[in-house]
Amino acid sequence: MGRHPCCVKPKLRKGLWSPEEDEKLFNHIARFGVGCWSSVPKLAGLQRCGKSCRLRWINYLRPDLKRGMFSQEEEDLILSLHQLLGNRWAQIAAQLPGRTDNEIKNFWNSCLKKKLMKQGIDPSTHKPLSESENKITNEKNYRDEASMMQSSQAHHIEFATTETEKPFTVDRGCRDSSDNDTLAKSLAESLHSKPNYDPVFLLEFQERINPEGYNSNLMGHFQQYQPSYDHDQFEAKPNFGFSSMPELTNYDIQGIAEAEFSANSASTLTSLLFSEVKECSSNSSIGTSTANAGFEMDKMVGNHTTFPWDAANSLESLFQFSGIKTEESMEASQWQGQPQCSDDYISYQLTSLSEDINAEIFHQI
DNA sequence: AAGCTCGCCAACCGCCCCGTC
DNA sequence: TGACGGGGCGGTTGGCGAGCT
Repeated sequence: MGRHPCCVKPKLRKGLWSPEEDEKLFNHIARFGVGCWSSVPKLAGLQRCGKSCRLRWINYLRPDLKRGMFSQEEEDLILSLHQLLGNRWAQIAAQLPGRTDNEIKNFWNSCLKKKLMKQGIDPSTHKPLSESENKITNEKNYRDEASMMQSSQAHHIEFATTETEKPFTVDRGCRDSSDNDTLAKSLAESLHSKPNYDPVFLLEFQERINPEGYNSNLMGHFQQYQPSYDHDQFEAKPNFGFSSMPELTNYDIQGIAEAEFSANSASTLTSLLFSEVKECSSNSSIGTSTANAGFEMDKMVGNHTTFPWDAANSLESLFQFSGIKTEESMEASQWQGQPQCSDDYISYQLTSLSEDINAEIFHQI
C-alpha cells in the first residue's frame, strides 16, 4: 500500500494545471486517445504523474463535461441517489451525464449537506436530525445487515424494520413512507447489483413514485443534460469548444486528431478551448445561465460551418455524449475492439433494468 | 486599503480492487 | 500464489476569490 510509484518520482509538478499543461494533455488525448495513463505524462511531455493526468482529464478536460450550476432536477436526483447509495459518488455521477464524481461530491459537501441540515435533516441518513440521533445504533445494525445481504448476493431482501426506522422522505416527493422504504431497498439492491446504471430506469422509477414532484418529461430531462450551444451567445459558453467534438476517448481518432490539431498547433479550436478553459478556471459557474438551456440540436448541426468537423460528426458525437449510440458508432466501436467511451463514461442502455426487477418494484407501488 | 474569514472546488492522498506475470 | 503495477474511488486538503470588518 501507499503511494503510487509514479507519485514518488522527483521533479513531478503538483498543484494547479497551467493552460500549457492542459493543452499538452488535451492534444495528447486527442491524438492518441485514452490508454495507459502511466505513459501519458512522458508521451505528452508533462511533468505530472499519470494519476494526475487522468484526474485532470476526467474532471476537467473531458469533452462531454457539463459545467455550470446543478439544475433542480439534478439536485433532486442527487438527493434521491444519495439516500439510496450513500457516498458512492462515482455511482451517483454515473446517473448524471456530464457531471463528475468530484463535482457532485463538492456540490454535496458545499451545498446540499447544508441545505439538508437547515431543513433539520441528517445528511447522512436523510432522516430528521432528532430521530437520526436516537437511531444511530439501529441504523448501524440496519446497514450492517444490508451489507451482509448485499455481499451474499441475496436476491430477496426482507428487512425487519420498525416504523421509526423507515426512511424519511424530504419535502420533495411526499411518497408513502412504507412503500418508499421497501422501494428504496429494492432499488438499492438493483443498483448495487448492476454495473452500469440505467438512468432511464431511475427516472421512470422516480416518475412513477412521484409523478407530480418529479420531472415527468423524460426526454426533456435528458435533453437538459446535453451540452448546450447557443450560437448567439457562444462567447459565454464554457463548454462550447467541446460541445460537438468527435469522441476523443477511443483509440482510433488519430485521423480526426491530425486533421484538426496537428496541422496547426495553435488551431482555432485549441485557442478557443483554452480561452474557455481559462474562463472556466477563473469562474467555474460562468455557464450558469446557459448551461441548462434547452438542447438545440438544429443549431448545433445547422451551424456546423463554425466547427472544423462536419455535421455528421456533430450529430454522431451528440448521440455519443447523450449515451445513445448510433449504428455507425456501434459498428465503429465493434470494429475498433475498444470501448467507445472512457473508463467512467457509460454508454447508457435505453432499455430498462431486467423485467423481474422492474416488476418487483412496480408491483410494490 | 488592508487584513481577516469563509466557502468553493481543483487536486492530492491513501486505500482498494483487479489484471498480469 | 504472491508480488507488482495501474486504475478507480472516497476523503481530505489547500489555494484562491469574494465578502466582511
